[in-house]
Amino acid sequence: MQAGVSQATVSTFLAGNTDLIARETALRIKSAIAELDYTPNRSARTLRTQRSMVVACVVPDITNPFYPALFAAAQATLGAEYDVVAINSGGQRDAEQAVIAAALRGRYDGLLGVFFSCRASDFEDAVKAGVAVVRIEARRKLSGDLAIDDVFVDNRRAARELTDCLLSLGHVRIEMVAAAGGPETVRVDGYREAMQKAGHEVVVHKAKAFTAEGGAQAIRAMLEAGDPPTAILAANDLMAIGAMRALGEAGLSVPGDVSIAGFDDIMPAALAVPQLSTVALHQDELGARAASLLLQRFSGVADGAGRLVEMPFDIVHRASIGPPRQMPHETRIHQRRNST
Amino acid sequence: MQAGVSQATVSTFLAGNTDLIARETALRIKSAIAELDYTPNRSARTLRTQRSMVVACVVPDITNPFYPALFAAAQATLGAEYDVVAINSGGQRDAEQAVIAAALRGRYDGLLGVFFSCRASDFEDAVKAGVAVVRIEARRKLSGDLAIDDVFVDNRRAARELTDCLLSLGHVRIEMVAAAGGPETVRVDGYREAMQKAGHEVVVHKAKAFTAEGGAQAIRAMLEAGDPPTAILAANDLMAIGAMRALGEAGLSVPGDVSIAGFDDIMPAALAVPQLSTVALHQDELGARAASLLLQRFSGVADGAGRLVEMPFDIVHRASIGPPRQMPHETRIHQRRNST
DNA sequence: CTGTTAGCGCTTTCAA
DNA sequence: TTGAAAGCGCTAACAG
Repeated sequence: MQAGVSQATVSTFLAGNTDLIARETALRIKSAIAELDYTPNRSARTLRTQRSMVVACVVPDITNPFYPALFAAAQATLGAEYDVVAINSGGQRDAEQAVIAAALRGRYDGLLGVFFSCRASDFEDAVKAGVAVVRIEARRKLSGDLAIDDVFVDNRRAARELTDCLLSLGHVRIEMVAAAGGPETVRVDGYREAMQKAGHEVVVHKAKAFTAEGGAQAIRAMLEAGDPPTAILAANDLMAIGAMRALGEAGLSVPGDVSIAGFDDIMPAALAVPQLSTVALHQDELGARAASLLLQRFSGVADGAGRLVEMPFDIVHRASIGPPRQMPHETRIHQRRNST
Repeated sequence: MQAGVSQATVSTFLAGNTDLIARETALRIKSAIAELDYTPNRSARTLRTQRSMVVACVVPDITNPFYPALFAAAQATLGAEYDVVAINSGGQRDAEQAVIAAALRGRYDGLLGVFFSCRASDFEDAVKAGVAVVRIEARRKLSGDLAIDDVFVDNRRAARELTDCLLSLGHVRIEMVAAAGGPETVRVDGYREAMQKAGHEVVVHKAKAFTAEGGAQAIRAMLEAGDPPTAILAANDLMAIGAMRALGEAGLSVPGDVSIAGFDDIMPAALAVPQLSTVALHQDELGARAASLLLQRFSGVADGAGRLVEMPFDIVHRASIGPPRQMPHETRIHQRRNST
């Protein structure tokens, strides 16, 4: 080496074990590194250490505005040393499994993301082989004894509170729009709980997909079927926005004729007219927290059983909801009193 | 090896040089691979071949809805063999340079993306070292003799056509809202050309950023300053949506009082009320095309000087634009005739 | 404190 | 048509 020092010593220096190295030698190495603009070769290091320094961020659909924020935050938290690969799973089981298998083969040191189709047991081999896994979930989940960390938001409670919010405005006929294959079950559960507690009828409209078009179609079908409710709760913001559009096309005003609320607080929710009431899940904080759990696993700070981290949500009250038009005056006043 | 064959032979087999291998041996290798579920080790291969099989997709801001579609398409085109790392540059020069430097050191085989701050010369070392580079641009650009491929959409012409579209509706006072540091220059140029050709006054309002809030602020300032124009052209959709909001808050209707058009055709543009007229740049096709150019470089199919690929745009005519209210009746009829 | 040595798992000559 | 051998650049164990 240029510094008149062996490879191994440089390696020790780079590893930060500076106390094992003579002050003078360290200085010589340092200046040689600066002079040569030396950077250790990643693949050689990976081959030797069996650590790829690559993390896969698995999301169902990166074009859904919910996920880029999550991804960006995770990436920022992991820092420049780690490469973060975004994987579009489409929520498909085979795609999710493929990523897990790749990690098992050493391609990824860690897995972070939203796994709609894989269960804890699917991660078993990878986790036992030392792959760090952090899932982002819609509810508290038991990962058995596997070392899988979960970051979750209590979506059921969020849905309950959002429904309560609508109830407290005086709505009685509140109906939900949901598609299958995502975080909808817990959200529907929360809605159902709140409605049943209040003694009102539970009505869930099935949509084809978690998209604006899915929401719009469901609403059109609902309108054809007859008398619309005074409030609609959509399983996510995209569907809510589609629903708003369909109502507008049918000549109904929001929130005058129908109140609408969604879920996720994605950017278009704030840009919609009227602005959409929703539940903020703070995707950036989810991503950052998940990434920091991953880093703790990498550094060995954490190594026991899986951890469970609950993250807060916020009900975002915006212009798309209001009291029902048909409501008797006295009741409205009554409600006001209750809510103050 | 399990197949009673040497490492080297397996490597030859895997490389696809099947004609160099005895039929029987090939079969034995194949079944051994299947049985062992063998996959060659990436880092060993990378170390040996100096190809990382990783591509960096550089975008200014992955949370801007324009980019995820680009990213996803590029990723899909590159296929599962390549890992695609999304890099948020923030449009910052140092971030862009850091990625280039990393590629030069062998971390990335290829670079694909939108480089707001780096010029062709910044890529020189990397390109000469064999890194494949495909840029996505807003105009035809000369990359000198460097082997840099460009995929571009003629944004200037797009802006001109969009302005013409507004002019043909009868607008005379059309003003633009733009921020600095992005693709705004060519878009402003196109607007200016169209206006000057029509003999109308060119007015450009400066916004702070390419965001909805940036657009809203600029419009508020404009309204305070006095009489608003009958049409506004925003440098991108986010700003246009912000502008729509600001106008709404000021009690002006779109398109009744003011027509608005944007640029990019991001998802929220179609979800806005009224739906936003804009220019579709087809980000998915941009990403796919860029990725395929990259693959051609990788495979050696292409190796000469940089290629220039022009991609089409489409004017998307939606409800946010209409004829100016104050327009004399006869003129409107006249316009109708012209446009038929 | 520092250097020597032995691989990590692959591809690539070159020889048989 | 196949195998032996070298080595990509690094780290970890051990010896000095």
